[in-house]
Amino acid sequence: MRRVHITTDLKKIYDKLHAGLGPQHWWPGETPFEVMVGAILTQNTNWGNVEKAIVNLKKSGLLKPERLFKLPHNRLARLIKPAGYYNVKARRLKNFLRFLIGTYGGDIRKMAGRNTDVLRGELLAVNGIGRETADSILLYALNKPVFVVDAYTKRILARHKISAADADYDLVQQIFTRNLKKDVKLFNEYHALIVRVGKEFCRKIKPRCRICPLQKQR
DNA sequence: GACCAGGCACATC
DNA sequence: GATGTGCATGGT
Repeated sequence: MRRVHITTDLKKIYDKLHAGLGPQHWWPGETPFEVMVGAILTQNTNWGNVEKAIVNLKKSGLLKPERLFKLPHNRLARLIKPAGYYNVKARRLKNFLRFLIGTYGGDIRKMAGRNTDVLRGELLAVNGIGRETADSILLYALNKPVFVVDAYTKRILARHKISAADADYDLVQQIFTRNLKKDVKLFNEYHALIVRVGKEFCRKIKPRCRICPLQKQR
């Protein structure tokens, strides 16, 4: 498929989603730091469960880099328990905090000032932060124009025959970034809409749904 | 009771 | 490089 068609298709999908569902106001989090924590906690986990964990951290007044980092593993694990994988995630949070504090003194504005590609490499070097988590942090916490890919995104492109079903993360990401304007607002909204529609329609109503903007109607 | 959710690292081949 | 597995909760 030629580039111009992909661009057109991607725009069509976006317009349809946006017209049907409206702006999603992502990421649901009050501060960039909260977004970062949420990005790690939501790995393979329902967002509702993550919210419970974040509420626990907030109520304890621990949603700050230094305080969270100082917390003993068992206490941290107990607080984030609702988010599942709590031992793994406690370790991953600590790894991230060690990086944030060690490299940027816990200063997120300082972190945001770093070159995006360099920063992405630094994040990926943290054990427990993979591509989706790194890109979520870059886009939703730091407002960098990075497209976030997830399982839904792959399914959508596959369904529209834009990419193969088993296309890997980097390829899918490139399809978006090379065919759309590198725009933070657009990337933000697009990924959020994909998640929203994936949740609400893709599984429940199948195989054909007239509301579902993901069904290619030609 | 099965299945799923906004992944990731690690072991093994 | 590809494939399989552990990690765990709470909602449907």
